[in-house]
Amino acid sequence: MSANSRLTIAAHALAWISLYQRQGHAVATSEQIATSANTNPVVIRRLLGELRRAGLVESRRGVGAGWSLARELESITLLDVYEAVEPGPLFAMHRATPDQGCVVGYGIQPAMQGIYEGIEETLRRELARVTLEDVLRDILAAPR
Amino acid sequence: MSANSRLTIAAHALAWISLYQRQGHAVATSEQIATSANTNPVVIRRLLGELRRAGLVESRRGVGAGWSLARELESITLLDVYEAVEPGPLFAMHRATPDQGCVVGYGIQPAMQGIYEGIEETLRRELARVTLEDVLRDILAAPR
DNA sequence: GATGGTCGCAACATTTGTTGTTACAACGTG
DNA sequence: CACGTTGTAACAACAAATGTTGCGACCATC
Repeated sequence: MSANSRLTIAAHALAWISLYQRQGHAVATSEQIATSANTNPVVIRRLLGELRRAGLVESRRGVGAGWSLARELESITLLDVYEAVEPGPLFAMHRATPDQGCVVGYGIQPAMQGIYEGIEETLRRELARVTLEDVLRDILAAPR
Repeated sequence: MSANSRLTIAAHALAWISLYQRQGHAVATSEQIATSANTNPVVIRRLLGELRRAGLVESRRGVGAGWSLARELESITLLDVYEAVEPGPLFAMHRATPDQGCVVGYGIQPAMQGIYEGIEETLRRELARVTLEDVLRDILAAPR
């Protein structure tokens, strides 16, 4: 499975912005967030851009520009972030179409599709149960 | 997320072997399975090798060699296959360690780890509810 | 014991997706 | 206008899955 850290980094960015705002700042820059996440500012801008399209954050340009939350942290769930940031389905079908002349090759894709849909629905329900406020609380609860 | 078809192909192989055995044959070759799945025999041998290590199938060598089921299809769940075939966790952490001097950078990994573990446990429970017998039934139920 | 078909496995190529980097235009505050 | 930041494209680097080739190991059959 492709090691995919997009959800982790996106959650990191949201928590960081929120904490920074609670300290009285209006906006956070991609530079600051990238330093905390130990990555490149462009990576952060790309991810936050997707979150903006999903209506989770806002950005301002010009001098003194940066990112701010568009919604309360409590109202944002991991599912919101996941859907904004993860493109495809969890499990993939065959790369090349299986032999349609074979009973198994013919029936396998609809069969697995149905099964996978149910499983992904459960995953989504689970992700929807965790808010970013929960995440931030867990972050702050880490033992020093 | 990296489009990952290992679980799909492994389920395909198991269903194919079982159906072939039900038609009176003792063993199935990687060549035959590869033709049905439209892939390379070595890919099938690699996957089935992992299933053999997990005790789900057996292989015989020499002339007239091939693969057979080590357990009833009803007793094999998608979780068995998933664990045999998928190496890593579903979600990854940061590629580079985040800034440990930052509150968020310090607490994010334990926080997400805990959350992810719960979610993966749910996923496993869901996978365990589906047997390969269910999969084969769905395959045969595909409308002609 | 020779033959031939199949697995086991290593090595490498190909493909796909993510992440990192550089560069620069667009923007808007001061 | 000057400056700092976003927006985005283009490309490099990296990683993982998949595909391919080659060949030794094995063993039923003759």
